[in-house]
Amino acid sequence: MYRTHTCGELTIKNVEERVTLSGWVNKSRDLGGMTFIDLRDRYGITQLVFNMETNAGLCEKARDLGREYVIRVTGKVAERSNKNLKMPTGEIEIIVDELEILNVSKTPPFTIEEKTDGGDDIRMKYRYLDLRREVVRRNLELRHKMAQEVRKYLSSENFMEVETPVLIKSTPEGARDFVVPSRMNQNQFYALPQSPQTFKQLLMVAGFDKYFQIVKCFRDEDLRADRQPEFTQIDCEMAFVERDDILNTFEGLVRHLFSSVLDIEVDEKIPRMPFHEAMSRYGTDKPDLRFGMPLEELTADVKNSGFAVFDNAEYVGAINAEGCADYSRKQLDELTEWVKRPQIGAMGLIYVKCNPDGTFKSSVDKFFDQAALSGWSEKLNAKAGDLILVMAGGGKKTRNALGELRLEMGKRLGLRDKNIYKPLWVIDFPLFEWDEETQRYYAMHHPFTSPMEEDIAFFETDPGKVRAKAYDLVINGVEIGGGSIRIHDEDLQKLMFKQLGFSPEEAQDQFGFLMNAFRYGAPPHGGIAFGFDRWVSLFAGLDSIRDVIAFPKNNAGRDVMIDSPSGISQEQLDELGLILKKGDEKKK
RNA sequence: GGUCUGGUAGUUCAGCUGGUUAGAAUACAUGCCUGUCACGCAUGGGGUCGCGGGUUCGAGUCCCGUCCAGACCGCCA
Repeated sequence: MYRTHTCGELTIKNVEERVTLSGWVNKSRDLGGMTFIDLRDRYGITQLVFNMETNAGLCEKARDLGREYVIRVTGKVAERSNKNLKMPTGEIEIIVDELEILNVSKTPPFTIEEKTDGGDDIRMKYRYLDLRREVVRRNLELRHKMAQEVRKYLSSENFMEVETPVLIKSTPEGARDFVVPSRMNQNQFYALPQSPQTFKQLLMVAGFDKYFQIVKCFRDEDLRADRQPEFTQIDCEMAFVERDDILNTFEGLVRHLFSSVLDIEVDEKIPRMPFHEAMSRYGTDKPDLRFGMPLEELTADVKNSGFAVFDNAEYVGAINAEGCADYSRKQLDELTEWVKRPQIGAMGLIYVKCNPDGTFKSSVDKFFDQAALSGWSEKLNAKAGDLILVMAGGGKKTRNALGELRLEMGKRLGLRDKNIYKPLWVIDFPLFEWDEETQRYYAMHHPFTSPMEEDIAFFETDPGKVRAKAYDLVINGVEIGGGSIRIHDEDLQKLMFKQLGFSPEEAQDQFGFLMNAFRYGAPPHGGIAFGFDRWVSLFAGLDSIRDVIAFPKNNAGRDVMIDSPSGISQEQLDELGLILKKGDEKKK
């Protein structure tokens, strides 16, 4: 038998018991006459003792154990004379009388400790060692727990988990597809799903009126801290529902996860904010509501002052950074540089200090008198000691930049507490989004999203004005999920494809299977999908989803541990009928 | 496609305006040590300063290119 107990469960109650443990040597402390070994497994750490006086041979053997050796020991549980109350098993130790080395280990390239000495690079290369660390393991335990609670809750609500295929069909809209060549159908390709969208809609046509799936999705786009090429969604769909049915149902899931995983009760109803309000008040479609500091528009208030920047601006807006009037020239310059970075792209930053004595000091004193500045401060609810930050320029870009500045000031002022959670539904998204580059409209959500009936009139005349029955769940400024009521009518779906520039033939070719299905009694339906990795990392208080994925990919989409992607043999290429681009042969 | 930051011992980093034998901590090895738990003490080994080129009497340091890693913009229906 390899073990009678794990390394995390023995306590003072087990004293005098004879036990067998197996695990990894976490650390050894050789004091000469006696040697202590910290034995580690998934469940914890238990101290082993070897004594030169009572068992010299075994003690000598224990001295030779290296870090990460795998051993099995048998011995008696004893109460420690020096207890370590920092660890759960710290009151006991094992007086070992049998020791077997199950496997030796090379010295690991970094220390397997909470505060490891290893950087990201080396830890990813040896991810299996990194996963031995308690902090990393705990993230995956949280992930497991959340997946379990999702299944538990949705199953109790009559949702049924159905697996959908991974080898599917490429479609031109949306993100780039990962593509898989077919050996049996030369020159043809499968695509990996960006989401099981069309399949879950077909399941609704099939009458599975409540579906969910915890499912891998794939997008061949550049990575970020919160974006991996393969990621996991909690994908859900319901039939015979309207928007509010969906929001209410999944508000229940949100509540359940907060309660069962974090022990946080979400009391009040999750607030709902229209898209246009989110954009005008927070400069983003995913506002962080842990703090206020809303954007206020000053465009009309600042015209005709002679200050060209304002006079020529399509939009002038401001935020109020409370208590920041004491910012030094250096700090303000630094903030200005911050907003001028290419990532933000603002032209500049204007400030108004609300002095303690009730006067105002601004960077545009030449153009605006105290009365004007006082007017701004009223609009922004600024009081003595506050700092108003103003930006001007194009409407969309400036709101966006102000939104970024708001987040940055929120961070600097410590208003973005990781232990506080503010969920929000953003609703009433536009159906279409204009793309400057290709000079056409794209579906903002996806082409299956239902427009609001009252807006269908604008379909041809003013597509930008059409609102969708779409919604996002945002928590603390992180987009956790999104969905919509779908189109279930063939004619409306055809109109949608037409509006998106598909010819009837293209639409039939790419989505004919869905439109055909709509002819056979498709029920009204809608759904939502949650980014599971993001949700776990949010609950774990982490900024990167890599920390909650067992084997993540790096910035360039590479797995540095298994070294993929990689070339394939000429035989494989021949079988698939693929020819490598010239010059790339060496990459094999 | 772009912007920024970094690459020096197994690992994490320091190394200033170019200057003589490239350091620290930790890890590792050896020895000592009977209550450690970040054990302690002593000794020791360990470097293609990412790679290529250039400037210079002289480059870890400056310049150009390139590769790798990370953050972000574009992109992500």
